[in-house]
This record gives sequence, C-alpha cells and structure tokens, in this order.
Amino acid sequence: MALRKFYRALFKQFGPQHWWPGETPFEIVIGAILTQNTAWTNVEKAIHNLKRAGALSVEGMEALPEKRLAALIRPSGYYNQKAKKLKAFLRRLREHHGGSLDRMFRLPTEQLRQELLEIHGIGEETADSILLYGGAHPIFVVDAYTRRILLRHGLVAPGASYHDIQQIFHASVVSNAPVYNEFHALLVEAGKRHCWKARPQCAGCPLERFPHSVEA
DNA sequence: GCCCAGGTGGGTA
DNA sequence: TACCCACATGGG
Repeated sequence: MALRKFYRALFKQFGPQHWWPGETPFEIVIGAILTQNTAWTNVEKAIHNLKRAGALSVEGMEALPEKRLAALIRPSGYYNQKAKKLKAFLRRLREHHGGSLDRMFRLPTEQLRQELLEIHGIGEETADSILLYGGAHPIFVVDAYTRRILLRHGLVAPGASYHDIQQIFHASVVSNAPVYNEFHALLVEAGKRHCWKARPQCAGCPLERFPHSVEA
C-alpha cells in the first residue's frame, strides 16, 4: 500500500517529530483551536501569553472575561472568533464532564467525536486533533497538507471529502494512536517543505520518487 | 505590498 | 450540495 511506503520514506528522511508540541492535554486542546488557519509560531506567542497570565488551565481560562481572553490570544489571529470558540469548549467541558478533560477523554472515540463537532468552532480537523493528540484516541487527522500531498500522488480524487481521505488512512494504516500521530506530523513537515508541489520545489523531497498523477 | 499559514461557520443559490 | 466570504496576526 502506497501510504505505508510514504510513511517509511518520510520517517527515514525527517525522523520522529515529537508531536503535539504541548506539555499537557489542556495545552494541546487549546493549541488545536488556536492553530486553525494560523502559523504555529503565532500560536506559540498566544500560549506564552496565556501561561504568563496563569490562564492555561480550565479554571484559569474560565475565570477570564472573553475580552481579556481575546487580548491574550491576539497574536494567533482571529482572536475574537477564537476567544468565543475557547469559551464554547470550556462551557461544554464543564456542563458535560465536570470540567475534567480526563473524564471527557474516557468517552468512546466516536461518541466524543460527535460531541466535539457539536461545539461552536470545532470542525473535523480540530476534533480529530483533540482526540488523537490530546486524548491518544486512534483517529487520523486530515489537514490541508495531507489533502494536497495525496492529491498530487493521485491517491484521492480532487473532490474527496475529509471523511473519504480519513478512511484511506484508517483502511491502510494500523489503528494505533502513536502511528497516526507520527504519520500526520510527518505529512505536515513534508507539506511545509513543499513536497506537494512539482519540481523544482519538490526536488529532493522523500516522496519525489513515488508516482505523481498531478504535476501541479 | 503581497501571499500564506497544521479551519470553521454563516450566508446564498 | 456547492461556492463565497469573514475572521486577523505575523513571517517570508
């Protein structure tokens, strides 16, 4: 299967990625929301502000007025929107799980995924990032780089949905959280290095030797 | 100045 | 369903 070859090639080239860059499950959840359509370097600044303000905890963040929260996460962009999203998540966590991430993550994967998707501001990629990286649930995260790379190699059709792409991974890669974790992180690294583009930008990339259906 | 970044939700046809 | 757009900062 092509994807398993991709994984080996990427790992050989880039090595372990040590994702997610976050010290606690709560930090990972917050980072997953803050990184939506945003460079991670900007998210780091926002998280630094939250830490400095003592707001990188369930209680600390819930105690903040939304305006104050928005000001702290300003460097991550879309800060008014994201403050609303963070508040919506915290409210749900408190009302359904007593404010405990541990309790929340004990739910079955599919049930928790459905619940996360009901929260304002949490779409499929963010829900899956929270599940995989925050709770070690074995579910594959599909992001823009993943889509572009698979598209370029003709492994998915142009109109493929998030679910379509996720199913390809679930069907061909063993259901194992550490493996899904590493694979997705490697795909993002490849994406950042423009491995989804044609030569010369892709020259030397670990996927170049695999067939390209789309010379984008 | 322009383009992009580890998306999502709301509106319209 | 399928587009289109708003949301916003910071780095290359």
